[in-house]
Amino acid sequence: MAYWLVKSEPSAWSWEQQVAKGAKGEPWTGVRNFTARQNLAAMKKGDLAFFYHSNEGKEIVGIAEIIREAYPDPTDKTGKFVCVDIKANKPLKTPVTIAAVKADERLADMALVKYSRLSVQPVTPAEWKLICKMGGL
DNA sequence: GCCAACGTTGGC
DNA sequence: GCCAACGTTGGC
Repeated sequence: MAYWLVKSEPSAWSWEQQVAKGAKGEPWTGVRNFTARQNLAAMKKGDLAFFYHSNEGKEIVGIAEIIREAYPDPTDKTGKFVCVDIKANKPLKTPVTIAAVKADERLADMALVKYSRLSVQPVTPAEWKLICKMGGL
């Protein structure tokens, strides 16, 4: 099982909206970047992903679960990109901010820090563990 | 609201 | 296939 991090501006799609969808989940569409696409395509059912709020909040707020593996993104007319379905798994007790991630040298190599514009990123097991701990889980 | 970083596009 | 121009993202 792999770990991921997905980003969304809360004004476009927020964790609260994701939670409201419950177990049925929601397609994670709109990715138009090839690196992010590769990551989406590599996701397996049951994988977990941190849900990060960019711009507003700038913090990891919860954990989502992949419930459907990559298929063509219905919002992409060119047919080049894919999406997955995700559902909210559980919230972090305490959101982990980008500032907190940057302040911890063990997280200095995180894609969130190094490739801040990448909207779908892999997370290592060590990073996953540490952030869960920081988030109070 | 600014600006740096960087991915994508298109002309040559 | 290179590279300049352009657009977008996202932290500050």
